[in-house]
Amino acid sequence: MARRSDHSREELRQLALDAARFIIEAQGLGALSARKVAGRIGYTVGTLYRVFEHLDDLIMQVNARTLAELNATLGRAAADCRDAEGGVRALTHAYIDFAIRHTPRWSALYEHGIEADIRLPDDYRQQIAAMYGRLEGLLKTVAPQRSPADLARAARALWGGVQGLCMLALSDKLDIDPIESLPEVADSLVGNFVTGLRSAP
Amino acid sequence: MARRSDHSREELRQLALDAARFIIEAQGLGALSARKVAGRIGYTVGTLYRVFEHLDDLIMQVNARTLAELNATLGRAAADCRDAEGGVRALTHAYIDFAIRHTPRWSALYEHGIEADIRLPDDYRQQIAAMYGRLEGLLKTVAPQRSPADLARAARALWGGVQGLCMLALSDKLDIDPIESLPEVADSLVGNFVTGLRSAP
DNA sequence: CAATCAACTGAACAGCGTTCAGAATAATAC
DNA sequence: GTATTATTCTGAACGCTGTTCAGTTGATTG
Repeated sequence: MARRSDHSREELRQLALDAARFIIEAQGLGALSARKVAGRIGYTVGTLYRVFEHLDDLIMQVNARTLAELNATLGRAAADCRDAEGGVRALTHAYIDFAIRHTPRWSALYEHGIEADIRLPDDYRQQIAAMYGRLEGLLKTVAPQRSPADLARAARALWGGVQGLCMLALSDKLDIDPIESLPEVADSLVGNFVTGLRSAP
Repeated sequence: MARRSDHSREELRQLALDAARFIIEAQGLGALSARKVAGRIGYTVGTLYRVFEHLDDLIMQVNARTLAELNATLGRAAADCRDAEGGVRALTHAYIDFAIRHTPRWSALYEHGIEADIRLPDDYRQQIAAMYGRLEGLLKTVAPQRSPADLARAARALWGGVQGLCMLALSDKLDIDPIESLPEVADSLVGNFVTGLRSAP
């Protein structure tokens, strides 16, 4: 029963991405399989491979969506803040909150392709750049005496730091109770870092 | 040809761990399989399962070894340093160096079991605790006015930060040239953080 | 209505983790 | 020295995986 026009290719793509998102959120990236995704949207594996080149493509696209969602969340968090340091803290807490509430999907961002020499898609890179851009803006307000190069480094340092903290905490490698202490530890990171950044260049 | 005493169980374990280490280092964690490990040491899969409960066990034990090696490297790096802040920097650079030179094995530390509720083995936890302990000691010298709880948080914050930086950089998500800029970005993290930590409690 | 074309299926392939009956060998008993 | 027991080890089997592709099916065109 070849249902040629039940769904356009784009609709199919969206259906598959929704299904994959659901499976990852419910059972983790490890439980994702082409057959499960296909079955969930009422098609068979072969069809999936007309829409995605590999399963890695599909995962990448789910990740790009997750990143966009995360970015939007961070945007909202940064919106209602008076001072810049508060903004940085708000970003951090929003990130941690997202990682805790959507752990499987969040960790899929990092579990996948850590060492494969896969070139990241452009929208993926744009999402990443947007994050750094936002953070750089806040840090510039915090420490206006710093050079742009300094601020770029600082944004990456801080963001990598927060991400690493979440990762260690949620895989139980921080040697502390993850959920409870994570915000405190993150505050230590952000607080000390921002203080340091404000000091003489 | 059941070669009952060609190798003791412990010898078999070591052989398998060596083989697994080799495969991971050469082709990454994703390329590891029970059959490959078994083949490489001249046995068949079944035998492997008399020595390891799951393949996850094997990976965990490879990781524990990697962690021990990393720890030893860090110990050597921290040894020849006059001031404490230099020690922290040396630790950081040694960590980064290890991550770059042994990327597949290093990333296996984090690729594996990020969200499985696997209880980490005791020696694994001890290695982690040792790392934090060393760092706490240095930070105490840097900022003696800080409370032990503060220093514990700070050690975890900084270490998580460095790890996150390496992870983002080596998976090309730092939005900069990874290998070249990584030490600079890490210096930004450590420098600013330490400066902040030294400020009034 | 017939021919064409694209969508879709589902079987196939090689490989995966894991299990376990049975073969092979070592250790022990007589 | 042989028989018995205990252990090690094999290799086939199970159900799963990503991926491919010949062949079927439905829609579109002439």
